[in-house]
Amino acid sequence: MGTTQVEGVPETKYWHLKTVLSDALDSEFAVGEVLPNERALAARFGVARATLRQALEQLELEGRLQRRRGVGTTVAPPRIGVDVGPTEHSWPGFMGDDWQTEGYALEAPPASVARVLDTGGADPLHTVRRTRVTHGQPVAAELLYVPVPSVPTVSSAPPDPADDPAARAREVLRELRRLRLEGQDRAVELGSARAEDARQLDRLPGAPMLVVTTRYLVSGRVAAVSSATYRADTCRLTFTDGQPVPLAN
Amino acid sequence: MGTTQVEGVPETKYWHLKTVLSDALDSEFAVGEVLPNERALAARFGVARATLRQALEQLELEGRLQRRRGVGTTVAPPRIGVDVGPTEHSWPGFMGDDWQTEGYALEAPPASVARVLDTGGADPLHTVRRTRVTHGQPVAAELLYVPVPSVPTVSSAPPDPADDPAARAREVLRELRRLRLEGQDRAVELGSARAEDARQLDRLPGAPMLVVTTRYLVSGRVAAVSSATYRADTCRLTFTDGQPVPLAN
DNA sequence: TAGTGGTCTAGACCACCCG
DNA sequence: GGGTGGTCTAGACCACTAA
Repeated sequence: MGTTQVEGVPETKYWHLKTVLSDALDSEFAVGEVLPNERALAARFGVARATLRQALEQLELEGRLQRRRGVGTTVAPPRIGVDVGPTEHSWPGFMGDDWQTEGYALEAPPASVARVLDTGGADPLHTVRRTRVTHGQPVAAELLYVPVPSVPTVSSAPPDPADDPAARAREVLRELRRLRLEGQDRAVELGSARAEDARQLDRLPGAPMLVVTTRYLVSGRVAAVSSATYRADTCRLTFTDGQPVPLAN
Repeated sequence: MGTTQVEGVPETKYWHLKTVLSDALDSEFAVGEVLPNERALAARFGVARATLRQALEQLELEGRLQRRRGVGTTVAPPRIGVDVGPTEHSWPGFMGDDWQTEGYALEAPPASVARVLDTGGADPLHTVRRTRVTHGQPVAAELLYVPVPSVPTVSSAPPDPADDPAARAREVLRELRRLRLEGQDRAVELGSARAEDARQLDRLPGAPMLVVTTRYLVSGRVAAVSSATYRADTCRLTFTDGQPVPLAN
């Protein structure tokens, strides 16, 4: 035979199904439109529901679909471009940004965070939980870890449960903003939503997340570490390195 | 009852299984060690194989495990830190970088790429396929799209099939490097491996990928667009904004 | 209460790798 | 050829949403 290329990949059912659905989404559906339910779709294509679901999962991962239990499957809008570059949010809690303080705790950080602090120690840190809301939608859940010495004027006593927990958080952010920021490191990797993130972002636990870890440097030391998880289905992270021409959206 | 918090989340089996396995990985397994096979694990935990696989999939997504058909499931090493910041690779094809040219074509770009070019048109572009190899491992597959006017000295005739396709690619990269780069845009989002990417990176089609889209600006215009897909399971993308203190690894 | 997506089961067969 | 992970099936039940 004249097969110039050995394909070697006997296209699987769900893969083929995915491309068929993808084409159909481009040509026959509008954003927000609801698809037939999974049982109906599976029957129409003559496959088991699990197989159909494998295709839908991929499309959801790629931001093409949105599925909500009890509601249905809808065509997703294009991903939201979210700026995480060094220009915006030079400091966490930058005035006018779209972060909302959710809570505060004084506790030892997880091992993954302790590892990127100079002091590898497991000392309790100011831990601020925040949510980023863009275009009216929550897109990210953040935990901001601030070593006690970074903000010496803030009390490091256990917060009084009777107090508003957000008050201490605001105090930490205010003191941070007083420091002269020398630079920041950023890393992006794939992760999945913990139970708290999931609640905050209206997703199920385990949903795919883009985890952005930022180190804030002051006087050559790490003054704070932020671990922000962005909804991977709905977000595109943009890094505008001070350029005047941002990507569309 | 004294339940101060209504959990509302009746922990699912695979979620619980995932945490159990995760703890076991931390305490009882070394990097590279092979786990018992899926049927054995499922039996040991008293669940169906599909349920066990749901837990393994999550752990693989988080970079904790590595699974290879015909071989087995092994404990993954920590993710590789890959620099995609503006300092490195100021231009694609930067001497001494770890990109390898794989092929060349002259064809119209996909809609997603055409959208970020000034000329939204569907003209044929120089299309260079490359692979990034770091620490001996292929970590990314890239398609670099260069509008013909960006490198006017390079022939825009269909390449002679008898020629080495990589020759034209090198020519394009060489001419690009002559231009004065004014800036670059970068965006990161979640995607999945197309068939060609999968082959290039030794993964199955559909594997989760971090898609980095970069626009290279010259004289206020987009001189090239790169779409690089990084293995999400093994990579952590780092953005060192010219800072002297990079993240470890 | 009816209908949706999410979880789970117990099987089967297939593609791939290695000895 | 024997063992691995990858795909697929045909069911069942559960959690959630909205009318």
